[in-house]
Amino acid sequence: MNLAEKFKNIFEPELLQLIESSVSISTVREGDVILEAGQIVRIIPLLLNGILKIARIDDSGKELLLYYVHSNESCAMTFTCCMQQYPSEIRAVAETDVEFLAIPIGVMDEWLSRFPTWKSFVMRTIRNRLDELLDTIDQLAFQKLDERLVRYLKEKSRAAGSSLLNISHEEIATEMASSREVISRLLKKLENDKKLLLYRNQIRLLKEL
Amino acid sequence: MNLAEKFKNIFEPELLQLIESSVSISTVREGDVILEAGQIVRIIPLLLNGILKIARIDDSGKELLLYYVHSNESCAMTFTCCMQQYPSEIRAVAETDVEFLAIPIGVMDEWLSRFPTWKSFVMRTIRNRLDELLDTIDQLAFQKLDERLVRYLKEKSRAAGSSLLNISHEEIATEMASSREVISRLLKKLENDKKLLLYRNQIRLLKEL
DNA sequence: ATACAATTGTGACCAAAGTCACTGTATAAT
DNA sequence: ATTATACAGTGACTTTGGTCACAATTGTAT
Repeated sequence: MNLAEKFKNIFEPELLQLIESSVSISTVREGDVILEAGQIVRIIPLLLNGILKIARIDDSGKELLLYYVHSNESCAMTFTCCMQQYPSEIRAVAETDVEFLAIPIGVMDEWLSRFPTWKSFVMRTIRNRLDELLDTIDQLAFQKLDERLVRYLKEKSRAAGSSLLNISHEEIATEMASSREVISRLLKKLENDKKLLLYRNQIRLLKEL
Repeated sequence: MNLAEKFKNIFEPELLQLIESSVSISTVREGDVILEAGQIVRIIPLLLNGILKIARIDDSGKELLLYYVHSNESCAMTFTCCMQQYPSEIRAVAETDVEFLAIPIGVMDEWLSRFPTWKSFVMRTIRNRLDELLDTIDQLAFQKLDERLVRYLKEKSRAAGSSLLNISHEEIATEMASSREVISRLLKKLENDKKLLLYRNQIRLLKEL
């Protein structure tokens, strides 16, 4: 699908043309790091396909999954970071192979005033990401690990578009800032409750979850 | 101090004039709720003086302090909420008596395109609040309660502009989504370590904290 | 087929935090 | 001055989650 087709309901024609003529398409492989914590943000990624994983990294290197960026979406952090050339507070990793438009940060400011559809897109994106961060805060503050795990699995399944997840307990523990043994135990409990099936490096979510 | 004086370094003259001629000043008392969770956002508060407390409320009514809004600042949530007339996800309470400009949400969109200084102000505000939310997430995910408590006390002191805090253990527990007994014990430990002094409804922070 | 590495399962133990129950203690109300 | 009330202190216990140690299992490489 071409660009104009893909974004015709999101951006006005003039902006679409400008994007097509001036913005380059980048491709990265699954596992590639798009943006490392502490780096200066140089481009705004606008996803054509694939999934980006956005995570927080603490001083000791521990990780916490924040949210996924899907096709036709972008990342709120980069919007606001780039306006003031601030370093990023997060890490962006390709969860699958990803194709994206690398919008140079310089045009951001001008487009915001010039194109109402860009302005709407930016504000909508920020709002959605803010909501997701609040949701993450809710979970950390008010929910227990077993509930967080269930949500994590459902979210992962939604992102992957499949009820079969290719992931190890260790990876889950890392993304949830927990420990492998605890995750293994909680997963085993969910399996006993007939909510899912466990395999090596794979988890099948059942409808009861 | 008049408006023009207060914001002359933030907003351009034309915008300042528009604000002065069209925006009403509201006053609320300490403890008043400006915005309840679930309510539709009708105005953007731009603080003239005083402090607003922004907190998350979970389904069971439990609270978690997110951040404070100080003089000359505004709240990122309302910016993005108002663009789409979404209900708020948070509660805003006056921590002190507060005077603020109640900017009608209708002008937000137009000003964003029309006034570069407004656009900068909005983006800067959003960025700062995003950072604070990430910080909150860090603390919840990676820090223990005693470290969180120290930060909470320092932040409260900064907001109040005093090393003497007028607050009960119960209130602290509520704002940190913890329990009174645990907070009392941690405070007692800090007192034993000569980091602070405890009184009824008051805490004196010492320089060693 | 055998050896190796990565993954998962589990028991025992520990630390952090929440809960329950009850005792003091300071302040406010009468 | 006496009572009532909100606040603070504390021991005992429970739950949750993290850590350690090691066994069992599965998949991969030679």
